[in-house]
Formats: sequence, structure tokens, C-alpha cells
Amino acid sequence: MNKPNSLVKLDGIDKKILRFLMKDARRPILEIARNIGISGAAIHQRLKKLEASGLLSGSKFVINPKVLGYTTMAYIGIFLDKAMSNPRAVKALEKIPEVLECHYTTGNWSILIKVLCKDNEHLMHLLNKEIQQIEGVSRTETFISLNQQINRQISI
Amino acid sequence: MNKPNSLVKLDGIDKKILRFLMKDARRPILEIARNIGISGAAIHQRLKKLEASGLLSGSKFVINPKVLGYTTMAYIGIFLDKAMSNPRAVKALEKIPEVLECHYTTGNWSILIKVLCKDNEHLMHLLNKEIQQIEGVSRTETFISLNQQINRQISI
DNA sequence: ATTGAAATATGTTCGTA
DNA sequence: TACGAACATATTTCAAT
Repeated sequence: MNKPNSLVKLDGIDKKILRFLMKDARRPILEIARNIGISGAAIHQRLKKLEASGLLSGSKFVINPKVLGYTTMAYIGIFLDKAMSNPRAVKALEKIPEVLECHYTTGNWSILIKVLCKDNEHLMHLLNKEIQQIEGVSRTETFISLNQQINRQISI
Repeated sequence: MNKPNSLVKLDGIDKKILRFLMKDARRPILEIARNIGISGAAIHQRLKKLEASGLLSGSKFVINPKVLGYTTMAYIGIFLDKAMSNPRAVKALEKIPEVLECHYTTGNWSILIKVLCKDNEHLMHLLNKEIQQIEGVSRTETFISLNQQINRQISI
């Protein structure tokens, strides 16, 4: 990792390499090398530098939850009692596998979470038996995603 | 891809393989093979089957936007005029690279989007000069993520 | 479904420019 | 930085069980 506030500068070749790998992390380096007309060793060296800079935080296999029967995604705004500390709430939310994201936000709520459930019944159970049961949670507002139309990373 | 409504069943070995690759898409298959005590050829075959089933939607390099100076993430609820069709709004949003996610949601708004900006000024510019300028957008509500505390995929 | 072995391709290191 | 060559690993295919 690099120093906290140093910004990384990418040249055109870095960007080309990253665009390939952001779309497909398993794309062979040598194949990318042939595509952009540079040696594999050079790409290898650049990737090592980018990793050391902290820009690359890893790679992931992306799985399609629908194929496992998870078809209901929702955002839930959570109001916490004044007494309830955010870290304790987050700790409780971490234990719920359906919770994929958790943000401490400005605005109406204390916390905004994204959840993934099999169906509406599963979501209802999650709300009533898991989320609402967390000590300090006073009220929730749920927004079901009927359709996710954009899903991408930062563009470089 | 498999047939629309067929659900995939994973056995323990599939899950082990996927857990490795969901954490690190470039982990060599042979290394996973040695870890779980099965041949590389067997893993290769299982992955091919999982890919054919539609469960694997690919792999991605994950980059850390902070290192590029993008430190402000926000969710924006968008109210659309009755006359405005969702698809046209989505088309306009697709052209804005700061928009990382877009959901058609139940509840207050028509659309909920996630955006990534360099700072608050950038976010303000995005709101006033880009989002609000889209024809049919009547009002927005912004929630800045002060801290993302959970970020993960479905657990298998 | 799984295996080992063979053939092919890739990852990695290093000396040099 | 980039290169090519050499070496170490990994991927992929296949016949056999």
C-alpha cells in the first residue's frame, strides 16, 4: 500500500491493461500483451507497481445470485435510537449474510443497507425477525429493486 | 447459460472452489486443487459446468477508487415526471460515468442510483449540471455515504 | 465424476539495453 | 521502463476407471 494521500497517475498503457482485467480478471497477461503490443514482462512489472500503489484491491469471481434463487434485492434505510452506536449496529448487521452493503449516511437515516433475498417472503422475514430485532433499530424504510439497470465500476 | 428457471444445486466441493475464486479470481486452479484434495482436472470440469449453468457471470479486477481521488460515494433517489419513461431516463444515466448503479425501485422514488465522485464539489456539479438536467427528472434526494462498512457478495 | 499424464500456454525472474 | 530468453507453473484435453 502507498502513503494515504498520494494519488496514483495512470498512463495510457496502464489504463488499457486495467480495462482488460476489470472486465475479466482471468484474462492471461500474455494475451493482453499481444493485444496492446507490449511484452508480457512489462505488463507484469506494471501490475506489480499498480498493486504496490494500492490501486488494485484484488479480484473477484462474480456469481449470478438469480441462478441460486435469490431474486429480490432491496435497499433498507434504518433509523437508529440516539443511544445506539453505529459500530454496534454494524456488528449485528455483519452477522446477517443477506446484508451485502452497509453505509453510514447523511440524511434521513443513520444507515442504508443493501440486502439480497430469495423472494418477498424471505425479505419480510429478514425485516421482521432479523433487522427489526437488532437492539437500537427504531424504524426502517424499504425500497425493493424491481430491476437493476446499471452495474459497473469506476471508469478509467 | 441455462434455462431461465432452473436452479443450480451446489455441493460442498463446488462451494469450496467458489469461495476461493470469489475472494481471488486469479488463484490458480491447481493451488485450489491441492488445498481441497482433488485433481486439477476435476476442478476444471466443475468450473465449466458452473459456467454453463449461468452461475458464473465472470470475474473482475477490483480497483480502489480512493487511490484515484474518488472519495465521495452517494445514493440519489430520483423522482421522475409521470410523462418520463424509465428507459429513457436510464439511457441518459448510462452516459454519466459517475453513475455506478441504477435501480428501478418501489417506494418514494422512481429510480435509485449510486454515484462515485471525487469530492462534494464534484457531486454538486453532477447533481446540478448532469442529473437535474435530464429531461423528466423533477426532484432528487441525496444520501452521502460517510463510510461503507460492509461490502460483499452473496454467501454460499 | 474423477484421475494422471501429455501437450500447450502462461507466469515469473533476470540480465541487458 | 521495456525486452527476450530461460525456467517454473498452470491450463486444457483425453483415455481410462
